[in-house]
Amino acid sequence: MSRASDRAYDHIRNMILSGELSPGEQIREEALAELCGVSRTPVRDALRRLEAELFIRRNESQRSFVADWSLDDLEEAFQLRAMLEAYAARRAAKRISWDQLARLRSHNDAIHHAITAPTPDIPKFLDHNRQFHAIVLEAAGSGRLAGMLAQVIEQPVVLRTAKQYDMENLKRSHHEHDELLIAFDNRDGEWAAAVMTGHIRRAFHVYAAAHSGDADIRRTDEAA
Amino acid sequence: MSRASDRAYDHIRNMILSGELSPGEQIREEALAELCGVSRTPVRDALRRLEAELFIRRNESQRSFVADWSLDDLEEAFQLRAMLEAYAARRAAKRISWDQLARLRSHNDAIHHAITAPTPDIPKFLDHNRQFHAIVLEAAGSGRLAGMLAQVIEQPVVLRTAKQYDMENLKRSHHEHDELLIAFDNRDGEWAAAVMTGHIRRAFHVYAAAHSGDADIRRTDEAA
DNA sequence: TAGCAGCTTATTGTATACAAATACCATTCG
DNA sequence: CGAATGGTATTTGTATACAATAAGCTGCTA
Repeated sequence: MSRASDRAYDHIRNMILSGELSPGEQIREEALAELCGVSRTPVRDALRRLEAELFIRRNESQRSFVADWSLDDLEEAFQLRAMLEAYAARRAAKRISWDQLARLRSHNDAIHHAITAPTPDIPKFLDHNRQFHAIVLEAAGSGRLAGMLAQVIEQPVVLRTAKQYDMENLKRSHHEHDELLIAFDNRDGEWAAAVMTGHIRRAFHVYAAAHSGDADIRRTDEAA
Repeated sequence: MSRASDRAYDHIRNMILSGELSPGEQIREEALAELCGVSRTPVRDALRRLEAELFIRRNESQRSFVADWSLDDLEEAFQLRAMLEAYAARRAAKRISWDQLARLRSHNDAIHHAITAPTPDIPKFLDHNRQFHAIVLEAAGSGRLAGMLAQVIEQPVVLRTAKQYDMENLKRSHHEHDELLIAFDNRDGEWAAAVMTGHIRRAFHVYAAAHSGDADIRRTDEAA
């Protein structure tokens, strides 16, 4: 899309992801226009896009708010994601090219290096992990599916969860990718789907455990 | 949303569904603005929405075209729809209220009357069928899921397929709804999901059969 | 005649002014 | 004191003019 409306989109999206705009906070077109250095017109464009991607919700009288996600919303997103990514893996197993397989291997190797380094490089892990899943989606060859997955993956809350991984889970993640590659090698869609389902569901429970830990700490603080 | 942009949205959507705008045809904002009797601003809003709903696609230089759907696209849409509606049915089985169950029964009774009348009332069937599925979705209680399903159901091609049903399939459809109700009565999510999967997949094959018939006719015509 | 340069036209993108709708607040009435 | 009512401020919606960009054409050149 065009320059100004792209800038507005990126700017607002980053403000949401960074927490500069808080969940539930009302946002006004004119204020955003000033922050982005453009007029309201491209801001409105950007807001429409962000609304479609569920970063923003609008109330009955068209006022915009930063979306806030409940725990139920989060579990729902993970369930949908598990289902959709499993479906993607099933399709990918039948369609993946040699080149795509090689790229998957390359990214998973990079993940291995990132997490076995003396100081684990989490941003590098996240980046290669993202690209790994993007290639599976590319191999699935369904634009509609890709669009739907974007909706459940690119959510603020889901994005933040990746940082909850500890070393044990980073290794497990790498291993699951490896198993997925073997399933792909054997063109076994059901196996690939099963591996992917477990992969995503474990990610959810990692987050859920981390979150309940937070709750415990909070309760402890209150008790102290 | 607002009056003018709603009018533009409905108008353009209807033009696409009615075939007044042909698949693949380029559409220009100004021309649509005149047709809808509004300025380009609300038309642009409407186009953004229709693009998100895959009624319209845009090329690399932002020109808009009426989306055209290949057979592969259609099968892909049906597969996704089957998966998502099965998921909706599974969730609904655990959450559905007595009131919602009663409404489902009522709509399925209306379907029964529509198809057993001396002259089957297909529009009535389609309307109650739509409401039946809407209630299942409502019972599933997932806004995100609802949004995704809208994307794969409200497509021009998919909408037209419903009219391919013959009497035999209308009766089967009614019977499957009935079975779904029993699964709901028993709060059996897996059963509900299985029934719904079959329900949607049969819809696809009804369409596919009708379409291959068309192809045969076309080939016969060419041969003649 | 194929292909390219530059101009012309068509189309979309952006800014701005104004209109419409909604929320907010104060005031009044029961 | 609470609820309803009205007016004012705030926010979004729409129209329009203009800017930027892409497409298409014309005529030139090899």
